[in-house]
Amino acid sequence: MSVNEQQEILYDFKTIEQKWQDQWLSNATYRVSSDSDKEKYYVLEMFPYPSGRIHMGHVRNYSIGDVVARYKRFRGFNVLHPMGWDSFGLPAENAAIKNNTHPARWTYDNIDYMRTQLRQLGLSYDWDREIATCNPKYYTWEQQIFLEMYEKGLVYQKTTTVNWCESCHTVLANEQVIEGTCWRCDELVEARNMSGWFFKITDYAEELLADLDKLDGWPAKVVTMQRNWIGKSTGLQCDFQVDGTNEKLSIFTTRPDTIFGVTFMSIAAEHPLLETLLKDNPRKQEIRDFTARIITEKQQQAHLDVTEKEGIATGHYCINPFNGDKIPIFVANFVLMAYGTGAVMAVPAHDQRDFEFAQKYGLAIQPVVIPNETELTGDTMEEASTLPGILADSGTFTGTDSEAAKQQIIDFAKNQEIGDAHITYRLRDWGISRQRYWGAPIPMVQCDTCGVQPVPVEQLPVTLPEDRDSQQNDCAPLHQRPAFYETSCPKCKGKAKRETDTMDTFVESSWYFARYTSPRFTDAPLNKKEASHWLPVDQYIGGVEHAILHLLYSRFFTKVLRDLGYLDIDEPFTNLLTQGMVIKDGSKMSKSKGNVVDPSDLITEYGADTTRLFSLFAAPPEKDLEWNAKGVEGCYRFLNRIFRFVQSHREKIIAGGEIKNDELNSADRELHRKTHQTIKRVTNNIEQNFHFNTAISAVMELFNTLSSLSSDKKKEKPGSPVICEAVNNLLVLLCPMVPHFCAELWSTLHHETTIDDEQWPKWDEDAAREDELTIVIQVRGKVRSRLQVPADIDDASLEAMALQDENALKFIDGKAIKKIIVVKKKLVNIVV
RNA sequence: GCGAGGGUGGCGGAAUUGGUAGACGCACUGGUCUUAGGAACCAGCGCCUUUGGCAUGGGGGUUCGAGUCCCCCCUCUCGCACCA
Repeated sequence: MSVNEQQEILYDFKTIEQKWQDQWLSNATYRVSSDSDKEKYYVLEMFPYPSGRIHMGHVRNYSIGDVVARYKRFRGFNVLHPMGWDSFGLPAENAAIKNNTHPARWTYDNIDYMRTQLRQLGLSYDWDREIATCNPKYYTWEQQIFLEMYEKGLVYQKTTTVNWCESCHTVLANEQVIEGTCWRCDELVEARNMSGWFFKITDYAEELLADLDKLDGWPAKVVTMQRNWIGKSTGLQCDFQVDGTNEKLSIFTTRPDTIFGVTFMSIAAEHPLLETLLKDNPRKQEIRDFTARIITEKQQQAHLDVTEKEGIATGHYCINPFNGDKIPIFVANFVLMAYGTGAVMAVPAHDQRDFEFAQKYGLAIQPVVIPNETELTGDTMEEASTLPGILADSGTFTGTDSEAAKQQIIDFAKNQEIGDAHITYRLRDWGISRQRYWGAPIPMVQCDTCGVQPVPVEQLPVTLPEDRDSQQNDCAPLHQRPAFYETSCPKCKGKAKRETDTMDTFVESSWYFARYTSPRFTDAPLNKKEASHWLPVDQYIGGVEHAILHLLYSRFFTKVLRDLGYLDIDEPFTNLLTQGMVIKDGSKMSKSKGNVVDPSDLITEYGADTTRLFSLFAAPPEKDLEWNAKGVEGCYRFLNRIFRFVQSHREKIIAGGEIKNDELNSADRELHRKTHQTIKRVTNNIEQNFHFNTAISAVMELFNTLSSLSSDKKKEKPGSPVICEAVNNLLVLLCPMVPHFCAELWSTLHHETTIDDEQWPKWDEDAAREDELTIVIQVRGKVRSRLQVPADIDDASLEAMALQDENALKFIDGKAIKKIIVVKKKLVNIVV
């Protein structure tokens, strides 16, 4: 290329991106209203915590969402695509203390900065719907929902053992404890007895479990994780009389069929019955020491592998109500107080834990379920047998099939009034009290005369104090601020104290997707009309780390809001895409590892379009994305090549013209075909599984064809009409991924329209069809030759051609032909 | 231990679901143009002992034909983890 020819217009992404971002913002291009004839589509990405700056994970998440939003708009949908800020939380408090500022100030500054960054990415949000959860205009409605839940009995206060993180100085929900450590700071979590507020998520356990079946648009992995988290078990709850006392010990078992094999009883160290058993117990101190030790150990080793079974005899016995056996009661380190009843009937023959325990302490092993064609004796067993079988030594149930016996034994227990069928869930109620400042205040009041009183709805919001009255810092917890907690009782008007805990930040994110449908509504948490128009979210996109926490809570809230009359849906998110992490040098990008790439640097160096393109091209969205700086340059080169091509072929593209099938030369045909094949591939890639990486590959192929056919070396170049068709389609196909770039090129070619007004292209099957095929000739299944044949060739002539093929003949080598297999449009296999 | 998902060139990743393995991109090699090239363009690029042979973690099987289906094993990632 000569120096003169290089004086073309350069791809000045900076100017282009700024121009279009300004235009989209000032025209509110992506503002939507429910008042439209078009079908609705709600696409949502998990909103960010305003930590300061966006990171590559955000770029990836929001690029994926933006492609979906823009694609659906091209397909004629009325697309709701909102963005907001999950803006309560501990980092704001820590940062505020460090910088001697107010958490609100820090948070809103971050929001302003990150909003600018998101706009620099050219994301097509309806910014009029932006919300920040730390704004009283948001959390006032959350407080109202809280009060309505309280009214309905879905909120209660209790003192119980909770997870305490000393480093974060607050209580955590069970879902926020990861392998015994805090989800946020990785500090070991300790058990504390504290009072707190709880949401009765267990009331919805059955529905949360059953409705998982409706979520066929969710990754199976997430559904399974939720199912396991809810952890439903069915079985028998049954009372065992404690010998020589009036006490009963209640147990839960999923194996009632093994009840005649019970040889001892294990209870948790925290079991309330233990106090009674220790009364006048000669070994009182020994047992106390033991339980104290294992409680501590349990806490410290929660994150470690299973520890060895250990226990101590209490010296007491209880009576098996089925056979009258007198069995010893042990305290055992593997029994959890939090699950079932905290007491386990031990059947060493049929439970591996009990088996190990029995072996260690020399307790009887009594097999009672004998699998077909086996013999079991307690002395010879090497491990517990968990297979079904026929009952032995089981009184009147002997000889019964174990599966059938389960129900018969439950029925028997019910008749004798010693037990009943029971369902146990692993899921426990959601503790939402946090002993922190930067959260939504819990709208309750404690009155010495009237007890706990809800704040009347008309007094909402209960706002966070913004003053510096605590002497210490701006974010001292509310219990240190008399000006906040000193109040009057809503009922008796007497002196009373406000609740000083704030709500878990996961409460805010459990319903924000619904608030987006009417973010400025001032009469209620939600405008029912808007909510029912837009919800459910058609496509939700975010990291898999929220598979349980946020997604479970949001499902719960959706059902609660439905039962409070605000929503008419059962499930919030029809389709869920869990995107992979962004990896560099083998591990997730993180400040502590020092392997972060700042998106702002990339935007400055290559532009937003290149940044978006690479994050979409490097891997399919659900997989982890390995960062590769050179790959970014490749994407940048690709855009530059297109840019230059459009500049140098501008006249031809603008001239356009009608495509007349019978006047196409071979280059025309090839390009025309490739264009339609590409439309088909890109559309299918997006529709089927959002595999933008292969969609982009397809467009690259189209451009490669376009550019090589148009180059000087070909005798026959494609004409203006097919080049115009190729370029126009290429720009629309690529527009969801690189919107500024495509909008700019489009406007330089077609001054009168904007690309946003275009329709998604349709492919023409006839145009996409190949008229010549390459047929593979195999001999004994090995590729020996290839043939160029007309697409409409019949099997017989194909077979004949194959048998005359020189290469094929060489390998047939005169041997007898056994069979010839012809696969249409693919291959001929000659079996000799 | 239980559950889920992976293992394909030097790298990221394709492969119409049983029919040309390695699309597209990166890296690399050679060339053209240049004062220069970290620009652009052209060509090559799985491995080997290259008329051919071997290749999709390893081993077996089904089939005319297997990355894809079946069995066994190895390995990696993620989730749950004494749940009675």
